[in-house]
Amino acid sequence: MADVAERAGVSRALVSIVFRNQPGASQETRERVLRVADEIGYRPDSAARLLARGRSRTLGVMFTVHQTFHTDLIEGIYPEAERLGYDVLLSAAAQGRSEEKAVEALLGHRCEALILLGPDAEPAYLDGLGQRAVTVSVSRRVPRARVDFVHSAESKGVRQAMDYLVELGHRRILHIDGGDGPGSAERRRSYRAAMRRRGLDGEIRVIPGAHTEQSGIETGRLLLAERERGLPLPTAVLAGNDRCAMGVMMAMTRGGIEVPRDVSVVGFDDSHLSHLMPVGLTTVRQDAGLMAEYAVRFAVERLENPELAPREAVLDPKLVVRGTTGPPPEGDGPSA
Amino acid sequence: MADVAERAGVSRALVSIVFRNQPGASQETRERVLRVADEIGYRPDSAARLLARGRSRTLGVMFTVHQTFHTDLIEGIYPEAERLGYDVLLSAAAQGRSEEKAVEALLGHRCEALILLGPDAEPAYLDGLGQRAVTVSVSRRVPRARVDFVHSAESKGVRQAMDYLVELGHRRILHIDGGDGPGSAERRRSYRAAMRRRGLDGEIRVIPGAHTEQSGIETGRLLLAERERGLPLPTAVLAGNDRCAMGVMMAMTRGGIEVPRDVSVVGFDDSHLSHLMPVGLTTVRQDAGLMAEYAVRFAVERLENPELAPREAVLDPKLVVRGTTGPPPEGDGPSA
DNA sequence: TACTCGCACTAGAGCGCGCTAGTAGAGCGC
DNA sequence: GCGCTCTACTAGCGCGCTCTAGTGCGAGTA
Repeated sequence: MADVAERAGVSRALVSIVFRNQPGASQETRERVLRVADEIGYRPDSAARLLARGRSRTLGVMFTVHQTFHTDLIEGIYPEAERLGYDVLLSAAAQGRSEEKAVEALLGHRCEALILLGPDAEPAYLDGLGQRAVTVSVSRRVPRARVDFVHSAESKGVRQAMDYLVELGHRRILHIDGGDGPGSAERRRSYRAAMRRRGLDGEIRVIPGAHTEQSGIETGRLLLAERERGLPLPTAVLAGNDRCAMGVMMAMTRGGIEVPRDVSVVGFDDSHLSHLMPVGLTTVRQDAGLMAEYAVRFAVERLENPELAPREAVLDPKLVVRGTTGPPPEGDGPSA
Repeated sequence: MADVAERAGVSRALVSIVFRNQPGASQETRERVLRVADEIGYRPDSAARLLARGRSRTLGVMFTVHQTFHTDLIEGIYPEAERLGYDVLLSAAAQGRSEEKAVEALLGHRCEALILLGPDAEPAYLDGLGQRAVTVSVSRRVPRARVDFVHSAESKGVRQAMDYLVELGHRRILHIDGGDGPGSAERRRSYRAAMRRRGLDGEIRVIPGAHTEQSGIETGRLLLAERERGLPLPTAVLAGNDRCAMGVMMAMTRGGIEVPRDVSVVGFDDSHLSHLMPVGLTTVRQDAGLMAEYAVRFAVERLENPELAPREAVLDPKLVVRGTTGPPPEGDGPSA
């Protein structure tokens, strides 16, 4: 920077003004400074800038590698952040890299706000984060924490899916839940409520699971084993999310169960994965772009007005019917 | 930091020593400093640290959102970087966010090295990056650039897949290429060579594509249209990568073509996606963990010894046979 | 002429650390 | 007693930038 200043025959302060696009420099000088900078390959050092400014204007995004829905969200976060003049830093949680580690990294880089995609951490920890930085939780609700919250109206989505299945004639509808994954508790509750509302109390069955393919695969194997022992299959499976739906389909198909002929499968998320199955996955769509937009806006608005109380955005999901659902097999219909 | 020093009754320098885990402080003092820091919630500011140290010890990773293989790589990058004492910053290219933008962000944060996952940029640009920072390109080879390079022996992988298909009896083997995506040129060449070697010159057919599901879907539609017009289907498809394989399977299955009964499909990558299909995808496995390890090691070693010439690691891929391949349909076999 | 005002620009402190050069004191041999 | 070394610690500069409080100057006004 000093080099640029010297070569352009101005002070360092003026170079700073030019690079920050602030008033206080003539057009002529601006051009000269920029030209010189370009010549010697100068670019502002964001670390020093950050240090001096006291503000980083950086949003930290924590996501989980392999959660396809998260990449959908990330794609939406960048443009909105850029529009509002913020930088984005990504940090992934993965096998061997805990969420906390990922978050610490973001905090260490002085992110002003944290956007956590489907955090699995405990409410107390999240509340603690909320004290230290503006925090937005996407998909996971954290009651009584100083944290903004963006999610879908899980219950509405589940209800749509259940109504659709029941009207197709399904009665033995199984739910693989997402364990303590984001949104799972609500989805589980809504499944139970829908079953009861339809007078299917006796058919309620929840298999503990997770938001992974593995969990779907395990459930699929369980069902195959049950069939061996002569137990009836469910006619429909409501999976905790798309990945889980994939897993259960894979296991069942390998065991000779055909989807949707023998069993219908419904996912949740509408991650880009769902379009890609040879037979598109029927699923409950969450609008990733819109969720991302809300998350960024919540963060930025709280940053620029710290008095603001944490807010909550609840978006309406929508059932998308594709190829993995159909009427139940003969003899398993409503007439049975 | 000054607060910590004061409260612990030591100088700032000593706090610095403790946090850098350097010799020069007694055990007793260390504990006291750490305890005090914990109490008042102090954490070192990586921006200031970076600025003072002159070195950031940070690796910047550029990846493409939705490229499932990239997330496999990222998962491998973190532990290796941590082991070597380096920080990792992620920056995604996406719809509306070019690779260059993603890279500039990393550079602006003073990443010392860039690890580019399957960059699509031009060789000249990459060479330019190579001058500015230690750069490692994963999957894409950049001849005559000051860039390290980690990739698979594409030709070996393609050869294995082709040998396997031909031995199953396939002759009409179609290749959907990856356009100018990483590794595509070599895969295309190897496909052609393998066909010729097997005396199948007349059957060579390359459909221009890309490393996306969309490209597979389009090819699938093309094939369906051809079948309408009475043209024979290929008996096997060698896709540019797993995502493309997914796409072509999806389109064909919807059009009533069954995999592998009517057409066999082989992918490339063995991204975690491939296990998840109801019928596992036969594919050429690239060892993401090992590739990640090499990429990080190359970067760090060049960082610590700048004299080092750029190197190249070529890893052996391996055909993984799953459920999407089988013998060609009756009448299309070798006897035909 | 004397003044105010606005514009283009500058001096210099300070952001939170790392690091070099140094000091104080304890322990040791002679 | 002296000088020596070793450990535990400190003072203070500098990293590359931003920002506040200025300076100097020409144009406009009384």
